[in-house]
Amino acid sequence: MIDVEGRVVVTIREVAAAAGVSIATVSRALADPDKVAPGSRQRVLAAIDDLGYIPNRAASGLRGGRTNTIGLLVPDLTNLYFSGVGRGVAAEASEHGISVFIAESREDPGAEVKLLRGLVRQTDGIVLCSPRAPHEDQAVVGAGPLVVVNGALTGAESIAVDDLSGITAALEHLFALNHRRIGYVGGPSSSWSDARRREGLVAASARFPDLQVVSLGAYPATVEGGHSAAGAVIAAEVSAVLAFNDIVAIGLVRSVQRMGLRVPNDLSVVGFDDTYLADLVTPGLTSVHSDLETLGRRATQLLLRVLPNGRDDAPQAMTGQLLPTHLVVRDSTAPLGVRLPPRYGSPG
Amino acid sequence: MIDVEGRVVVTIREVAAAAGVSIATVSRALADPDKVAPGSRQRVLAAIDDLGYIPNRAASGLRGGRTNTIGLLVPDLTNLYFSGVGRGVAAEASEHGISVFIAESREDPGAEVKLLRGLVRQTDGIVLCSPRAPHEDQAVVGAGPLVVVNGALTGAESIAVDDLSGITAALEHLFALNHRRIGYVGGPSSSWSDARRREGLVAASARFPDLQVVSLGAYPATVEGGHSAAGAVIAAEVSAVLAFNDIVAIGLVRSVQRMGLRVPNDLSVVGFDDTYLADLVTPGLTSVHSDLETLGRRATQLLLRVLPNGRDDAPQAMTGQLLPTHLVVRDSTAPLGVRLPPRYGSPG
DNA sequence: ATGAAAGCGCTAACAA
DNA sequence: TTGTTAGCGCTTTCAT
Repeated sequence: MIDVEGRVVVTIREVAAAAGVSIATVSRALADPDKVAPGSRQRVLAAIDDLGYIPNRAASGLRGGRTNTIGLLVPDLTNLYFSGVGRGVAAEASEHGISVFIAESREDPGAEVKLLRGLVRQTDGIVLCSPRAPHEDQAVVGAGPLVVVNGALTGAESIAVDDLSGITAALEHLFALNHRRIGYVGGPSSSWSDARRREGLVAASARFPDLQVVSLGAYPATVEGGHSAAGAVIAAEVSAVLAFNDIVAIGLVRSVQRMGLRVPNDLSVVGFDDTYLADLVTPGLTSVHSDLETLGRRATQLLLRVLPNGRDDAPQAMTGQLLPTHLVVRDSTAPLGVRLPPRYGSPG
Repeated sequence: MIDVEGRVVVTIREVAAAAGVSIATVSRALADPDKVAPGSRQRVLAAIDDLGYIPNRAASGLRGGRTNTIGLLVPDLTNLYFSGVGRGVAAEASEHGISVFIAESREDPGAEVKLLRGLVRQTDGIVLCSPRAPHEDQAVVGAGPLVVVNGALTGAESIAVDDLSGITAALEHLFALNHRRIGYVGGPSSSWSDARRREGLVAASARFPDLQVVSLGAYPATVEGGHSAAGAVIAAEVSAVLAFNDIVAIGLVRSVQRMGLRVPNDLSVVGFDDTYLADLVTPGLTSVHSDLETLGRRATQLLLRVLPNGRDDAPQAMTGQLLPTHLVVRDSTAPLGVRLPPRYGSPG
């Protein structure tokens, strides 16, 4: 066969002809080798190898209403959190012969809705990572298998990192270092993880009566977000800060350093996610570790479990899975010691 | 229509029935609105909106031998270079109604070959980013449109960043700062960009007779690679170093700092790519800037140009496109022999 | 301007 | 164990 551009395209028909069998036998030899005679199988495989035949997956799925493709929708490809998850999704899918469509909303809820809508009919299921939009549209959410990472949508499976225990560990660490007034530099207000962490903050406050936790607002999950937060952090007169993620934490550290504070001497800082950035900066950033690749893999497993053949292996309620976290202590946190009168008000 | 899982699937047939036209008219109303009467068009669009119909792209392409999908193959999703390119590819493709399959080789040439092979039949074309394998397999390379980013393959278009001018600018900068013995910490030996940069090194050596350029070997494009290079850098007794990319540069800086050197006072360091990492570390890293998103967009444009309808708009030889670079000077480079005030205290 | 009908590459009954 | 034959959802001639 010759395609539009003049290239040779080997289809199942060519293979069948070369092997001297019908196309059904070729199909079977690939999908269910035990169902064809060893001899035929041999000749089919030889022909495939010979002609360099590669099945067209889109066509394969057509009949069964499958696409053998899943979609992955993330807010920001250049955010290491999402590339970590993406790596897991890609790896797991690849091992199951599934292709992955990638889509990036750029943190734009409107784009997110459009992209999700575009993905739904082209895939067997979707991994929706850290949604920034409500997604009430049942024509989309109810339309196909959907796994939400770091979020919750009625009618969709979900999986997340255990933010609550993560922030608790971070607070306990700071508490043990004698910090009693701690700030939280929040992320995007639409972030589900951010909401979970604020819950953790409240819970911890209840457990440690003499601990003051100060919410310092919502900031973009970027270096600039960290910069913007510096003023509020200093004004709040806290001795330690939890930041929404590593990148915000690092932006914050740079800014307060420029303002004359030393980290960790004057301010302890804890990040989230423990991406490789935490180990890249000076001082190294204490951070709450999450296994992002596993998160991506689990999300994909959750999705694949619903796909293949009928609903034999009951789609058991796995909703609400949580992945453990642990705190990695580096150099950005230190005990609250004897300190000179705060230089807080005087930048420079 | 009801699919395997019991979900409602709206096909072109439902729309046709609802609008009281044939499926051909629905198809036309979408693909070529001028070819249907305004009245029909109205009713079709209303029905589509009403039923929430979304066309199945895989099926659409089937007839014409297209998939409306391109593939993107990168060595490492968590490398900001590739996520930058990926963002450009995703954006450009999305604007053309094209989906993107993502694949990650994890720097493994074997996996790269397999993934490329898997991609070729499922897509209309492929963006192959920074290949680490030779790819002589004509059944793959010749089989479909292929654009190589930072590489060259016979039978494929290619596009790259102008590494040569980039490294030249970096060298001139260091030369102007009176550095006369400069080291180059190379990247993966299979990297095409690395080869281009070494060419630039040789060319510059010819231009500046009193300049010594020392090649310090090949290292993985990771933080660890930078760490490993530290010993060689110090042993080479150079006053300045060019690193394969930002991440290697940063790893190197951390290591030499631990060994007691100050950057830039004792050693000037220049990175490549100017990812946001360069602005994240202390001291800020001088780096050769590339516009990664544009690189991804251009690559995709190159690919799309070959796809749509016959070869009307001649696939003119656009091979060998080069994107400009420019040097962004930060704090990791300083004049040789000038005593700088320790602006950035490394607690060492 | 529109409909009928023939596929696209492949899978999945159904026969043989 | 095999081949034959319907389609999957859609595009695209070819008639009308």
